[in-house]
Amino acid sequence: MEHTLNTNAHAVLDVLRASQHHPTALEVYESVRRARPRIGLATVYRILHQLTEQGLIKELEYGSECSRYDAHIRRHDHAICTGCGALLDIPLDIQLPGETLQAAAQAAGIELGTHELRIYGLCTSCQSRRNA
Amino acid sequence: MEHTLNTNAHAVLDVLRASQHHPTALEVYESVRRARPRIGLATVYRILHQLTEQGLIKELEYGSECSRYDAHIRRHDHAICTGCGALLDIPLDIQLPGETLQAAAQAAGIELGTHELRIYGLCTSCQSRRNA
DNA sequence: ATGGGTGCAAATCCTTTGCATCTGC
DNA sequence: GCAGATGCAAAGGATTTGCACCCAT
Repeated sequence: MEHTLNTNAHAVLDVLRASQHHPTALEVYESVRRARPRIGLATVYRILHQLTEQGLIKELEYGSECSRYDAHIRRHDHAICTGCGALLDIPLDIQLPGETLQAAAQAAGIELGTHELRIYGLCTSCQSRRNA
Repeated sequence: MEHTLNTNAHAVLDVLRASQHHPTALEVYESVRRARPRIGLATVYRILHQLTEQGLIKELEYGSECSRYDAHIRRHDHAICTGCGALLDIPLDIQLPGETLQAAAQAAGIELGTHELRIYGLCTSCQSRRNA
């Protein structure tokens, strides 16, 4: 499927795959402009949606601010810094018992799909800032 | 502390406490106008922030849409419908092993605060819509 | 020539802010 | 009379949309 992506979409995907963090649409736009200087921000948004629908990337939503995008699509969990808002991957495969998830889904009345654990706390820089 | 809230703030809190779902700021505004017809939307936003800071309510952020507010502040988890976006409480106290949470926090490099489990799937109405 | 993809600018949505007014003390 | 709270309107930031244009087929 991926070979159906056009040049702009490829460039966006490359940027996301090369990125170590989770860039916002604007950050993607700024990066991708190095490869495709004439691309517009609206196109970046259109491509990000398209890639999300195709399951090639994930849109991460947290905080009321802007979305961030992630080419790392295996299920994983996130840590969110309550000081600076940083969104960090948890590089650990956290296995929750299937029956717990099922019970939760049933209690809420939904058909279980995927899940995500979010842990909140202070990142190391915010910890030092606090102690300073 | 709660007796320090003024009339408008009380009215907002009452609306949230009476609500069975998680209203948006606009929905709170529309409800609270029954009790306080002259209140403005900006004031509702200001009060929602104030109540959040005081820990009397929680701001729920999911999706790229608007925030929703919840007077149910005991730690709890959420189910999110991938069909219609509904945000539902999981009426179940899901206990995750402290050591799992600690390990996750440590792996991500944050100091563990709170956590939230989110499960995604189709709510019952979206299930019937799909089967229809 | 035709249709999808694109850039640009305008529009939209949610939220915040500036400011003059009002309120309770 | 003052400090804080408020309403209103305007500003703000992220995202989407309208539309004319362009390109490959």
